[in-house]
Order: sequence, then C-alpha cells, then structure tokens
Amino acid sequence: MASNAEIAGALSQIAQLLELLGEDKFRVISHQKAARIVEGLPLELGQIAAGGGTPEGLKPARQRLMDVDGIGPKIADKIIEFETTGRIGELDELRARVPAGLGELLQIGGLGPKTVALLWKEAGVTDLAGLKRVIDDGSILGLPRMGEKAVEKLRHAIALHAEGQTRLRLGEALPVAERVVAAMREVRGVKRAEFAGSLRRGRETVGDIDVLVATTDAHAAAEAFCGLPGVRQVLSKGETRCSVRMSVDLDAGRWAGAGEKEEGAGEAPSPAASAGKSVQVDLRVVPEASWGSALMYFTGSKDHNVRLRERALKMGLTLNDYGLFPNDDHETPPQERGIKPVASRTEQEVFKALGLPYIPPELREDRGEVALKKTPTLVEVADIRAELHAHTAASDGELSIEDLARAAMARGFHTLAVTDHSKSSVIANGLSPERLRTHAAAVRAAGKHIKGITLLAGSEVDILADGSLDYDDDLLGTLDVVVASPHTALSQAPELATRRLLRAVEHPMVHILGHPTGRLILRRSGLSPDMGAIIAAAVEHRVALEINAHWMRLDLRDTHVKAAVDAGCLIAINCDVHASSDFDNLRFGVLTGRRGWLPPEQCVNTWAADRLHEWLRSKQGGRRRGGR
DNA sequence: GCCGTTTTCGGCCCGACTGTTTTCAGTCG
Repeated sequence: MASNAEIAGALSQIAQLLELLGEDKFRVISHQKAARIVEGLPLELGQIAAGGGTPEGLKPARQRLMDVDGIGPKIADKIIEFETTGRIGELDELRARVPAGLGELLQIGGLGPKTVALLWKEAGVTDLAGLKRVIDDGSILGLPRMGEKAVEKLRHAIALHAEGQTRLRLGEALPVAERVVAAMREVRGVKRAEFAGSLRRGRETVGDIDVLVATTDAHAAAEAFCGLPGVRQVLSKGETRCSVRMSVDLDAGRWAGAGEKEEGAGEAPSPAASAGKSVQVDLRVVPEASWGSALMYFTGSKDHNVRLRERALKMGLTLNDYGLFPNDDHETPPQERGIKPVASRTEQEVFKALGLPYIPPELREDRGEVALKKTPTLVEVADIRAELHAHTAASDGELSIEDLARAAMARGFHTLAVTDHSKSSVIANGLSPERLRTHAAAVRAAGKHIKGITLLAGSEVDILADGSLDYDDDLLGTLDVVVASPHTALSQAPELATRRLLRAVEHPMVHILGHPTGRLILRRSGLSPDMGAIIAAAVEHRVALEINAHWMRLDLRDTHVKAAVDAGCLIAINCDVHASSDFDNLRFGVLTGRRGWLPPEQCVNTWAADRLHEWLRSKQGGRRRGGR
C-alpha cells in the first residue's frame, strides 16, 4: 500500500515538474496543495484508493477520495493509479521531459522555477554541477537578471546547500527563538516581541524562525537584531524586514547524552550533531496597531491563511497583515489610504470579526479548525500531573529512585512510574527478571517513605520483533505499569510492524504503547504500521498511545494523535525521563498533543490520582497495586 | 486542477525585498 507520504511526494513532484515547464500556475498550486493535504491526513489514502477501509466501504474509492477537500476527480484518479500500478503515467511523462537534476537546484535558496527553467533552457544547465560550471566560467552573467550581485548570492546559497543545512527540530529552534525574543524586548522602543511561524504552531521541525516586533523605533530594532550575538550573516535588511543566519547553540543537542544509548548499536550518537548548525531568523517590524493581524498572518500556515482570507472576502472584507478591512477592490492596499480596519489589534479581535472563535496557534494548519464553533479546550503543560515513563540508574538513567521522585514532586506531579528497560535492551543495561523484582521492591520501599507522590513500579518492556514482550506474563503481572515499546527491528515491513504492535496492544497487561514508531526526527523514519488498526485496537483494549515528549522523538506524531483523538483513544504524554532536565521536554510533547487537538480528559497524565490508578489496576484484571 | 450561502465557469491571498528592468520580475513566506 502506498503511504500518504509517498502519494504526497508524487503529487509534489508533478507540481514541481509542471512549474519547471511553465505550465498553468493554478494547476501547479492545486498539486502542491493536494500534496500538503495528503501529507497531513490522518487516514491512509492508499487504503481508500485500494477500496479498503471500513466505514464507507460501499462508496466507490474515487468518490471517497474526492470527499477530501483539495482532491478533485483528476487527482483522485492519479492516486488510484498510483495505488494500483505503483506509478502515475503523467508523472513518468513529465520526468521524461525535464532533467532529473533540476529538482535539486530548486532547493537552493533564491532559486525558483523561473530561474531554474531559464538556466536550463538558455544555458543548458541540467544539474548542480552544470550550475557551478556556468558560474565559474562566467557565462551565467550573460543571462537576463543575472548580475554580479545575484551570482554572488547564488554562490553563497550553493555553499549553504552543500553544508546540508536542513530543518531544525523543535527543541533546537525554540531556545534560539526565545533568546532572540528576550533580547528584542530589551531594545529601545520595542513594545512587543514574539516569535511566530511554524515554531509558534509547534511543528516538529522548522525551516526558519520568524520574530515579530512592534516598536516606536524601527531603525534601532533592525540594528539591534542584525547585531545580536550568534548572527553569522545578514541576508537582507529593510525598513520592515531583516533576515539573518544565526548560529544554533551546541547545548541544544542534548540527545547525544542519555536516551541515545537505548537505540542499540549502529545508531551511533553524534555529540556534535548541532555543531556549526545555523538557522535563518527573520525579523518583521509591524505597527503596534496591527499586532494581532500581523501575528496571525505570520503564524498561520499558508493554507490556513488562504482559508481566512477567502472567508474575509466572502464577508465583504479583506485581510492582510495590517488588519481586517472593508473590501472596496481598490488597487492601493487599504492601510495606505488611511482606511480604518474593522479589527487588527489582537488576534482575538480579528478572529471575532471573522465570525470565528479564537483558534490556538497549534491548530492553524487548515485541518478543519476554520469550521470550529468554539475554541476547543486543549491539553496544557499545567494539566499534566503524572509521569509514566522514567528511567533510573538501574538501567540507563542518571537518577536514583529517590532523586527521580523528588524531581517529579518538584513538577507538582502526584504520580511517578519507574519504568526501567527490560532485559533485551542490553546496551541500556536492561533489567534481568531477577533484577526487576529487586528493583520493583526498591521502588515500593521508596514509595513508603517518600510522602506526597505515588511511586509506581513498572517497566519499559521491549516489544520484540515478533510482537512478544521481553518478560513473561507472571513477571509483568507483578508490575503497576507496563509501557511496551519497540527498540529494535525498526525497519521491518509495515505489515510486520502492524502485526507486531497489535500483538503488544492486545496484551492484557500493557498500559501504554511507548514511542510507537521508534522514529528519530530527521534521523530515521522508524516503523510505518497501519496506524488506523493500532488506534482501533488501543481503543478496544483501553491502551494509551504515548506521545514521547523528547523533541528527537515526538512519537506519536501530531497527525496520528489527531486520528487517535478522533477515535476516542487514550493518550499518554511522557518525558521518558533519563535525567532531571528531561522533565523540561514536557512542553514539546504537549505542543504535539495540542497539534493533534488533544483535550486534557483524553490524556491519562492529566487525570486525578484515583482515576489514573484505577485505570492502571483495571488493565490487570483487578489485581491490586502493591504486588504479590 | 479545484471549487461554489452571490458562480458548474471563471475565478483562484497578499505584501516585502532584491537586483537590475528605468517600472518590474522573481522569490519568499
């Protein structure tokens, strides 16, 4: 079965090739948009295209695909063709007409389809090597719009591309953004400063960082921004916008420490993974009176923003970053003609004027949020009262049971589950059955004398490649909490992965499916099981699917969380604590939950102690906590 | 190529910055 990612990849390739061929730009946009939608879709389109799936099984596949907003008859047919034959005729034809190397050129900053097509048609450039050649021999200067400065910028962009500059993970980007915002708030004249963009939406990776300021002294703001510590290069500097490349701190890459070891051999940690990394940071200077509309404009995804503007137009209004204005179809933008906006000062005000409830930033992805009637209640960091996945020095953590308990108490938690690794995780010093019994007894003993928090004895038990668990049922039955997680064989085929995880979810003693796919963001993709089947089984067996809060993992990912939430599945947000500072990762897990529309009541970590403990006990056929 | 509480045809979001073009095209978000 073709995955959504594969389908999205094919569609976006069609868009790219159409663009290079100078085809109708709206066809291009349609394919791009469809690709984005497919990628973010919680349901598996391949399954639908193949005529599968349950709820509307009798409806023709084509019709069901077309029910997805953004997919029409043509694209539906292409998806079906892709699913049934493994290829798309149109894509093959397009590929035959365009040199394969042009795709890479489009990834170079500042090079768009027009310029790449120009290079190809006028200078015979078909790949990166060809581009370097025409730059070196100077022939590129003979092309239209290619002067010395343009070529110099291009050189720079090629060098950056060669460094493999890629997206930053949420946990790497957020500290940079917070530092920039804090620094800008100290600048003379600055009234407000916030970061926006995909970072404010809490996406798992970001391509750049957008920072907004409202100030009485735009010049001072621009100067201060371009002179911030860590700025390597000023890319552009204008009255309302500046762009720089900024170094990313070494200490953002904590993954190299604890946590990595559990992955086993062959996944060598890279302590200097973040060394030399940089990120583009854009500063936007906006009028204070437009703060709300500007923040909205620079926070919403492209599709979300388009959706809002279309909505505005239907209401006889026009929306831009300066505000929501009456639409008079004048050529000059309303703000330049002194027209007073209907709303602009705060996001709340603008949403209200659009007839919408306030939409939290994490939801602004055009995944149905513009149809909301009221602001949904989403899980917050302050709601989290329990950590159900933590390691001590008995396996690969740093803390003793007591220190771990105190760290959890300091966060205001009522419950902490100690879940060290099981025996197969040899590199993580997994516990033999005998050690586990001793350890569980030690946890319970500690629980007796530490007041103010309930300590639970548990295990993060390996789900072996065939879906069996790493301890036998007698031993598992003595535990308060069983987190079952895959750690090895993470590249097995989807069908095998599905069967493997289903077996774990169906196991009567499993409470939580830990980091279900085992992916590491930007490093390895992990398992690709049929998530719909996993979710359905988890609902049936009252197993919680974990959002592992480490920013390297964020596993479940946001779109799967959404599917799980829609299905009524329980979710656990766990920090997978190995060191005291790992509790700080909670906010990344919460952001991911919010992106999946997760309400607090569906997240077991928010439950009151009694309710949480009752759920844990109920999974083991009424066995009472305290062991045998 | 998609879409429709003003449309099944004719639209499709909006603005800033850069470089080179003396009035704008291309790119980006």
